[in-house]
Amino acid sequence: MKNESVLTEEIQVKSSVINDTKKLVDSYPRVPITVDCVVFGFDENELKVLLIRSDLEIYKDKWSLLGDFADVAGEAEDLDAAAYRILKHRTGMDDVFLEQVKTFGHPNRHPGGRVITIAYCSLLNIKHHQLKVMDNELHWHSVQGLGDELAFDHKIIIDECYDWLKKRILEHPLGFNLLPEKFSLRELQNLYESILNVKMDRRNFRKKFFAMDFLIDTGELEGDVPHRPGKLYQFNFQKYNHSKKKWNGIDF
Amino acid sequence: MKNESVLTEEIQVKSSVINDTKKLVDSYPRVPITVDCVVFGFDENELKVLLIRSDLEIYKDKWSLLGDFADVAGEAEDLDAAAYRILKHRTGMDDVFLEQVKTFGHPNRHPGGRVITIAYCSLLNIKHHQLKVMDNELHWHSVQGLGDELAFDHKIIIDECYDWLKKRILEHPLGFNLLPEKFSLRELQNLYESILNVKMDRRNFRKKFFAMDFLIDTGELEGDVPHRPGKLYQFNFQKYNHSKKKWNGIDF
DNA sequence: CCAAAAGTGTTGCTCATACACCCATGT
DNA sequence: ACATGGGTGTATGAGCAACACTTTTGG
Repeated sequence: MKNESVLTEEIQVKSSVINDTKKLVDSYPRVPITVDCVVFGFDENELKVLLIRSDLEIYKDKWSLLGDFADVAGEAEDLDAAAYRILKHRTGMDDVFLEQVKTFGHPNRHPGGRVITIAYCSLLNIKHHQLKVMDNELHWHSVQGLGDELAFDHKIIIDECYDWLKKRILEHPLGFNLLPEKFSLRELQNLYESILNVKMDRRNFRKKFFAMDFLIDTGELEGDVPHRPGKLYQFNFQKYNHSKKKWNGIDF
Repeated sequence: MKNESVLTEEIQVKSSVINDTKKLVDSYPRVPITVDCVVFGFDENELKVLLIRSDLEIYKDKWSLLGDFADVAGEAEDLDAAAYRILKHRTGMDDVFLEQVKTFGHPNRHPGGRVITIAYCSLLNIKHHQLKVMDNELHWHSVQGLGDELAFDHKIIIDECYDWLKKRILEHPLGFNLLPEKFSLRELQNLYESILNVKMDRRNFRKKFFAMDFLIDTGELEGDVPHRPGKLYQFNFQKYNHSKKKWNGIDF
C-alpha cells in the first residue's frame, strides 16, 4: 500500500497536469456557437417549417430558423439542452423531441463574424402545440417552394434537415405523434404523402400498415365528413416500443 | 436611379448595422472547437480504426482519435477543410474522403475545459495508404473489442461513427475503394463481413453483386493461392456514378 | 340518385434466404 | 489423393406495385 507522501505527490502531479491542459486549451482560438432548431409541422395536409423574423437588422426582411447562442461558457449546458432551451424560449414548447442533424461552420455564414451552428430537427402536429411565445412573428411556412427569403445559410440547413426527415420517416414510423389520438387511415396517408411529397396507392398503404400490426381498431368512426366515414385507429405505442430493435436492426 | 448621396447613406447604414451585428456576436461566450477524424481501415480481413497516443499528459496511457483544434479565428478554415488539414497533419494522407458525422459537446468531455468536437469519418484500405507521419505512435487498433483504453469520450464517438459506417455501406457500395483495382469476390465478401461483423452466404452474395451489374470480369485469375484461383473483377465506377441518383432515391 | 371517399383481393414481379454438389488448383 | 476454396442453381416465401369494383354516408 502506498504511503501518504506518495499519494500527495501523485495528486500534485495530476493537478499540475490538469492546469497545463487547461492552459493548452485556453491558448486556442474560440468561436461562438449557436443552435438552430428546424421544427417541421404538419397541418391541413401540408408540411411546414417554423420560422421567425430574424433578430438581426441586416436580415430584417428575411425569415430565420429558431436559433440562439448556446451557453458554452461554464459547464452549464449540453448541446441537446441548449436546443431544448432555445426551442422553449422561442415558442414555449417543452414537449417536443429534437435530434441533432448536422453542424454548419462555413467561415462567412454569419455576417457578424465566425459563428458555428448546430442544427437540430423536429416534427410535430401544429394543432397539438400552442405557440405560447409570439415574439418575432413566429410563422409556419410551407416547406415546398421555400425560396431565398431566408437569412444566413438557413435555406441550406432546412434542405439538409428535410432530406434527413424524409429518410428518417421511412425508417421509423414517426408519424403517429403527429396525428390525433384516434385517426383514420386517410389522415395517416395524408401525413406520409405530405412529408414525402409523393402520392401513394391507398390499398397498398393500408396493407403495409396493417401488416406492421401497430394499429388498434377503436371500433369508432369519423364524424362530420360529407361521405362514408372511415374507421378510427390508435397507434399501439407499447407494441412498437417493444419491437423497436427490429426496426433499427440490419438483417443482411 | 438613385443618386450618389443616397447610395452613400445606404452603405453607411449597412456598415453600421454590420458593426452592431459584430458587436452582438462578440458579446457571446466562445468555445474552442476540435475536429476528430475516425479513420476506419480494412486489412487482413479485419476492420480497424486509426488511433494515436494522446497529446495530453493526463491521458498518456490512453489512445485517442486523430484530432486537433480547428482554426476558427479568422475566416480561414471551413470545418471540412479543418478535418482534411488535421488528417494530413497527423498521417500525411491527402487522398481520403471524410464525412461529417456528429458533433459532441458534453460540458465535461475535455479535462482542459469546455471543448466542442466535430467528428468526421472515413474508410480506407490500410495497404493503399502509407502513413507518412509517424508521430504519437499512430496505430491501427481492432474495432471489435475496443475497451476503455480511449481518452476523452472517444469510445462513444467511435461507436457512433461505426454505427454510421455500417448503415452507410449498406446504402452505398463504398467498399470498392478499399480493394485492389482487381479483386476477387472472396475479397469483396471478406470486406463486407469485416465491416458489418456478420457472416454471409457466398452464393447469395455473388448473386446480389452480379445483379447490381457494376462488376467487370477482367478475365484474369488470382495467383499465389493454394487452391483453385478465383476470377478477378474491376468495379465499374463510371456506370455506378451514372446511376447514383437511384441509390439515393426514395422509391416509395 | 349523386358525389365522395371507404373498404377490399388478386396477380405478377423482384428479392432475400436456405441449401448441396461439382470443379480447379497446389501440395 | 486430398484439402481448400471457387463456382453454380433451385425452391420457397416475403414484400411491393399495379390495378377496379362495391359500399356507405351526406346532401
